[in-house]
Amino acid sequence: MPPGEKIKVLLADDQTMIRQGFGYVIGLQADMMLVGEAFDGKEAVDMAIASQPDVVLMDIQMPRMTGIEATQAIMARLPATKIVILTTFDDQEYIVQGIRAGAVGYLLKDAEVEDMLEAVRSAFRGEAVYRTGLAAHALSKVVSASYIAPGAAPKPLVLEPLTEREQEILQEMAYGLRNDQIAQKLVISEGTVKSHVHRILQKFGCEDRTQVVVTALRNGLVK
Amino acid sequence: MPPGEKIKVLLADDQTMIRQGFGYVIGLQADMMLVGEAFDGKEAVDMAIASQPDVVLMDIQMPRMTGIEATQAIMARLPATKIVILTTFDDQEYIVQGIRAGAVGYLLKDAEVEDMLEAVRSAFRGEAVYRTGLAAHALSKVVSASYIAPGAAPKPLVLEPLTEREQEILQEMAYGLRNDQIAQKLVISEGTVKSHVHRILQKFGCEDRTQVVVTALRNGLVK
DNA sequence: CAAAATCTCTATCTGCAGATAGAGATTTTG
DNA sequence: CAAAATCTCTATCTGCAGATAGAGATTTTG
Repeated sequence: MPPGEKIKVLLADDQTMIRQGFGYVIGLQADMMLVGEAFDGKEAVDMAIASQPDVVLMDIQMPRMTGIEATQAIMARLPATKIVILTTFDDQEYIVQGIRAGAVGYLLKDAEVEDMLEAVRSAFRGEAVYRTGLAAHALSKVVSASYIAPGAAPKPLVLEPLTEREQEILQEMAYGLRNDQIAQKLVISEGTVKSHVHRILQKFGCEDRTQVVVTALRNGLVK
Repeated sequence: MPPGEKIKVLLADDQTMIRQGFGYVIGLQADMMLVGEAFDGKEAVDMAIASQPDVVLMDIQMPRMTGIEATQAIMARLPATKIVILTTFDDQEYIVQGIRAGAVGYLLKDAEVEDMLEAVRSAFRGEAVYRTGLAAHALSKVVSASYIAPGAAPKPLVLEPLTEREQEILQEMAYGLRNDQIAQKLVISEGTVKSHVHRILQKFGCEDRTQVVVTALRNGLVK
């Protein structure tokens, strides 16, 4: 990547630790530059408009204006901005809201640094980011486990976003329901459930529902 | 249960909150009596020998002597004692050690009071206790979900203990492996894997591997 | 040491899961 | 408003999962 084409990253988080930690690492990257550090949602919006970042790492819980609101505000003005929600294990309920507000995905705050960096690059490339920190280790096992074939590279942990219906069906799968039970519960045909399940498997890059459910549970994508 | 045949319970935990909370409730039960409250492992052993409890609720993280060591010491002297490990979400790695040391199962500290009481009664009846607090809610969904049939009572969350091999296979299942992959990994035949899986399904009272894996993950029975 | 538990294996059978290949209806988005 | 995405459905086919019923070998336990 030639100079001058660095990925412009804005970091919005009220925790100094996170800002300094992630911010420092971003500054070290050859292909990234930190264009601002905001400590609340309001400031994040102002800085985004001023610096026009490619990617924003956006905390949810912030003073004055939440990350959700800031995401909406930024998307309204700068729709090309890729916003990645930063969450803790506890506020996963806001992830859906964040994505509805226009975020491309989320990242757990205890993510490994390399995960964070790859999330930024994925977001920049226009891919959705559903990547965790906590479960990254467990997940890499699942992934490698399902790809024992020699030479197979570990699959990137990036998903196409699920549609609402797919999310619903994924949740039922994670309750241990069979396809026919899901069909009954959602009042659709079993064939339709199979269609959705098929798409979900594809998006997860998994071979069967057990792998999907494991991945979803370990990544907090379902209750 | 006639008077004089109350379940004698010993409570060992260094947290006063837990001792007082659980201890108080145990004292209220018609079929239980609290024969002691220990605040560390050493005291737990001494009090167990003195009061010969039927059931011990044993914390893992305690001063002077850990719950694991105390469990071993008590089992060596009073092998009929039923010891239930008390854990937090964080020290689940010790559960296996506790069970190897002779505990009949475990209970998460944030368990509902009724769960705790039923754990004590289950343990007293000689049943293994693999019951959580945290995941009880999610699990009850799984259980009820797999038992939509009208009139079906929700299954008690008590498992026969898994053998070592079954635990190993459960772990592989939770990594998303198919039966033939597990067979390859453990160097046994696929048929043998199916035998173990069948037993695991029976012990969990589940209908398929997805339900088992969901239950195991939500209850911290696997990594 | 004998009994019980555990681990292993074989073999057959049914059924659900998932792949594949559309295609129409509805909703969302530019 | 037109295009794209989403949700729904049908239908067929293969294969793995799991049930069932043993049974021998080994290890653990009283």
